[in-house]
Amino acid sequence: MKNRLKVLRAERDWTQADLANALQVSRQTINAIEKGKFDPSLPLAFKAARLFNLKIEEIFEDETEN
Amino acid sequence: MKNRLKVLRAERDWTQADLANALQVSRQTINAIEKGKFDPSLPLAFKAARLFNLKIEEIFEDETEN
DNA sequence: ACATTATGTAAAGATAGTTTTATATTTTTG
DNA sequence: CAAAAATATAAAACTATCTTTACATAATGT
Repeated sequence: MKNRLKVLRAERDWTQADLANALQVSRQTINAIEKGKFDPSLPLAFKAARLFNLKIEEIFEDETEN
Repeated sequence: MKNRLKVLRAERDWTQADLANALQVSRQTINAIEKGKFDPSLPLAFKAARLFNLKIEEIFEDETEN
C-alpha cells in the first residue's frame, strides 16, 4: 500500500511525531505505515483522510490486483 | 463502522457467500463486517470499493469522533 | 564540529481482523 | 408445512495492526 503521508507532512512542515500526535497513534506507527511495513486500519485511514480533508483514495493507493 | 454492503448486495441479488467469493474472504468475514463485529482491513475496503465501483466513503461510514 | 531534532529499526506484548469448522436460527421456496 | 437456502453466531487458531521501550542513524541548526 503506497501512501502520500510523507508529502502531506512536508507540505505542512510536520514531523512524523506531529502527525502521530494529530492522529493519536505512536510515532512508530506513522513511520511503519510510511515505510510500508503494514497497512493502516480502516478507522485510521478515515482519520487521516479527515485530517487532510482528502478522500482515502487520495492518500492511500492499493496495489493488490483484482 | 456502518456500511452499505447489505444494500449493495440486495441491489444485485447477491448472498453473503457471493460477496465473500467476489472479495475472496470467508462468508463469516462478510457477515461479521455487515453486523459491525469488526472493521474490514484497508485492503479489503479497497477491494469492495473496486468491486462496486464506489469510493470507500460511499460504502463505509466511520463513526469515531475527531 | 557539536548539539539537537527527526527518522529508521527492532523486540515483546496487546488488540483487532480473518479463517476454519461447526451449529443454530431465520428466510425463502415448492 | 416441509425442505432448502441464507443468515447469525461461536470457539480456536492464526495473522496483522499498533503500542511501548529502547537504541541507532541521518539531517538540521548554531
